Amino acid sequence: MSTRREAVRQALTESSGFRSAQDLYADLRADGSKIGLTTVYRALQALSDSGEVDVLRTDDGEAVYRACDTESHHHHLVCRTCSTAVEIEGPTVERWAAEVGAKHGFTGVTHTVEVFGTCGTCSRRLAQQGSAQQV
Amino acid sequence: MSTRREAVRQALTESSGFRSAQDLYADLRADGSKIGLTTVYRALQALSDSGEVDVLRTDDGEAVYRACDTESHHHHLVCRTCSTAVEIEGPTVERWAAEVGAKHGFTGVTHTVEVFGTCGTCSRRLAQQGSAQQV
DNA sequence: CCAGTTTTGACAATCATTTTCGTTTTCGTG
DNA sequence: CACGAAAACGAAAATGATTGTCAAAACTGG
Repeated sequence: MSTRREAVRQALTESSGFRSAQDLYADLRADGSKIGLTTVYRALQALSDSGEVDVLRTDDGEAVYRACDTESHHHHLVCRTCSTAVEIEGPTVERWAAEVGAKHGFTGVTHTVEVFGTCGTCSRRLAQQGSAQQV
Repeated sequence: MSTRREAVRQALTESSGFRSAQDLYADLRADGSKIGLTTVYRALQALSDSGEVDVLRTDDGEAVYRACDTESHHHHLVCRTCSTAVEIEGPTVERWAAEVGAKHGFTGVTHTVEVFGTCGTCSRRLAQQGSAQQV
C-alpha cells in the first residue's frame, strides 16, 4: 500500500539475488531516498508476512530477501559469489521429505531446501582470475 | 582436548535435539560448572570446525548445535516442539541437487536440506491437550 | 482546514555472538 | 620440583543486526 513499502519492493525486484535489509537500505539511500532503516525492516516484515518475498538466512544468521516470480512453493539455486538466484521446483524432493517425515511418525511436515554453488558467469570469471592473475 | 570443550561436547551429547550456545551454557551452569559463556562459544566453534557437531540456524537466526552419530553428510528431521532430531540420509536428494546445479551451469554445488515436523510423541500430547483441555 | 488514524524515522534498547585482555592452567624441559 | 612459554579461561566491553519507543509528518474523511 504505502509508498515506502512499494519502494522497498521495487528495490528488491531490481535484483535477481537475495539482499539483506541493510543492503536494500543502502541501495535506496544511494538512489536519493530519505527512507529510514526502521521502515525498510517494517516493509520487509510485511512483505514476507504476506508471502510476497522469500526470506532465508545466510550462514552468519543475517536475513536476506528476494522478490520471486511465483508465490507458490519453490526452492532456490543461489550463487555463492554474486548471490543471484534461480527459482527451482523439486517434486522429487517434496515427495521425499513427506515420506521421510511420515516414516518417522512426524506430522505437519515441512522442509527447507536451498542449493548453493557458483554460477556460470562467476565460475568463468574466477577461473580466469585464478590462472592469469588479472585483478 | 581441553576439559572444557569435553564438557560442552558431553552436554550436547546428552540431548537428542539441537541446542543453542545459550542453552548449553545454562545447562552447564545448572550442573554446577563454572564455565564461562565465551568458552562455550569457543568450544562450539571448534567442534563445528572439526565437523564433530552439526550447526543450523533457527528461523530467528540463532545458531543451534547437535552432536550427531555420524560425521558423514546427512540431513535432519527435526521436531518443531521438542527439537529432537533424527538423522536422515537422502541419496535421492543428493542426486537431485547435483543435477539441478549442473543443469543451470553452477559449479561447486552444495545444498542444505532440513525437514521439520511434530514428532509422534509431541503430536499425541498436543492432540490430547487440544481435545481434553488437560493443561 | 480539522480531528483522528496511519506511517515514518531518529534514537535507544535487545540479544546473540565476537573481541579484548588480563589471569589461570597446562606442559615441556632443565 | 621449578620455570617460562603457550594454550585455555572468563569477565567485561564491543559489535552488528533487528526491534521497540515515541514524537513528528502525511493522509483521511468530513
